[in-house]
Amino acid sequence: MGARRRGEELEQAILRAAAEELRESGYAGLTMDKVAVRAGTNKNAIYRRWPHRAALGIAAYRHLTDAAMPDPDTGTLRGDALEMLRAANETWSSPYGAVLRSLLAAAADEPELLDLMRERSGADTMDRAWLTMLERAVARGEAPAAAVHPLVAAMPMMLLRAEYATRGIPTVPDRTLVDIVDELFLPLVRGRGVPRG
Amino acid sequence: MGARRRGEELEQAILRAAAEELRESGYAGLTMDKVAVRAGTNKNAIYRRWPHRAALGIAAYRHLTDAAMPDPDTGTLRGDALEMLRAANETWSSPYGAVLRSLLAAAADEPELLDLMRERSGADTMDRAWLTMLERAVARGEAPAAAVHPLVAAMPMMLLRAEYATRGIPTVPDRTLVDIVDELFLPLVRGRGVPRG
DNA sequence: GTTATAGGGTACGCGACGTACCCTATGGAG
DNA sequence: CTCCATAGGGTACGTCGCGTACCCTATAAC
Repeated sequence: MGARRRGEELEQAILRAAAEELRESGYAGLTMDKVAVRAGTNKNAIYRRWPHRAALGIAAYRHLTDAAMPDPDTGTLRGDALEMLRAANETWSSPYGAVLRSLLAAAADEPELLDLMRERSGADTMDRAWLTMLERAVARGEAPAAAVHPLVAAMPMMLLRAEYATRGIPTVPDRTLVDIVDELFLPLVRGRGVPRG
Repeated sequence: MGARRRGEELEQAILRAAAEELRESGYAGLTMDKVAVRAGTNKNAIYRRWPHRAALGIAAYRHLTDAAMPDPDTGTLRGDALEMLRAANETWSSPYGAVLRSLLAAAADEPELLDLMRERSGADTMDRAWLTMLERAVARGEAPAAAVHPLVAAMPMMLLRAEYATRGIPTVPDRTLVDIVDELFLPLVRGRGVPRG
C-alpha cells in the first residue's frame, strides 16, 4: 500500500494540508510541524520546496482559492457598484477571507510577503473591472466622462479594506456597503462632472 | 547606591524600556527578556503588572505618545484637508508610526488588543476634527451643507490608512495626498451639493 | 542492476513566552 | 526598634515553533 509519494503528488498533499491548517487556525496557527504531520510527511520535504513558513503560507493560500472576478452589468452604476462590493464582502467574509486577512496582517511586518500577496490579490484586475464599470456608465450617459479615473475606481474597495482593518471583523454589514455607494461613490461621480468651484 | 526600585518608579522604568525596544525593533521585536534587561529588572516584575506581551506592548505605546490632534484653519477647505493628511502622514511615517503600524498588524489576530488600540488611536477625535473643518467650509460658502457627513469626514483618513496597508510602506508620497484631496475629497464635497441625478 | 535523488525519521540548537522557586531588601505595623 | 508581609531580584525551567543536520531507504532513471 502507501507507496512513498514523490514530486507533484507529495507537493499537492503538503499544500492541501497547509491549506486546511490555514483555514482552521489562520496564518498565526500554521506550524510547519503540524503541516508535516497532517500531510503524512516531515519537515524536510517542506523545506526542500519552500524556504520558510511565509512562502508556504502564500502557496497554500493560492492553492486554496482562485477568486473569480465579478463583472456585473445590472444596467445602473449603483447596481453595479453594489454588486462589486457585495461580492468582495462575501469573499472576505468567507473562511478564505479570514485566511487572507490573517495573511495580510502577518505581511505587514514582512515586506517580501506583502509583495507576493499584492501580486496574488488581483488588485489590478479589480481596478480594471471598476473602470469598465465606470465607462459603461458614461456610455449610458449616467456619469460624466471625468468620472473615469483610477482613483475613483479604486476608492470603494479601499474603503472596504479600511473597514476590515479598523473593525477587526469578519463581515461588513450590508448597510455600510450601501452607504459607501450612496453617500460617497455616487456623489463623487456626480461631483467630478461639476467644474471645480 | 542603586536602592531597590519599587512601585511607580519601577513601573515607569519598565515602560520606558519597553517603549525604547518598541521604537527600535517594533512590536515583533519586543521581547520580555530584553525589556527586563533594559529596565534593569527581571520578568517577574513585568508579569506581575501585565499578563502578557500584548498588554505590555499597548501600555508602552501609549506611554510613548500622546498625539496632539491638529486643528488646521488655513482659510480653504483644500488647505485644511491637505494639512490634516500631511500631519497624519508625518505621524504615521515617524518612528512612532512604525510602532503603531507594527502593533496594528499584530492586533489583527487578537481582538482584545484591537479594541484597546482603537480606543487609544484617537479615531473619534480625528473624525470630529474633519467634521468641524467641513462645517467651517460650509460657513464660508465653500461647500454645500450636505457635505457635512460622517462618512465624508472619515473618507480621506480611511484612504490614507488603506494606502499604508496595501503598499507596505513608511511614507506615502505627498503626491498621493494631493490626489486624495483634489481627485476625490473635493469632487465628493461638490457632488454632495448636486441633487441626485 | 546500480546509483543519484528525494522522502522519512528524528534529533538538535535557538529564541521567546510564561511559570516556579528561593533569597533579600523595604517599608509599615506593633 | 523590631518583626514580618510584600515586592524585587536572580535564575532555572517547561513548552513551543522555526529552521538545520544526519542518517537511512525507497524509487526512478540510466
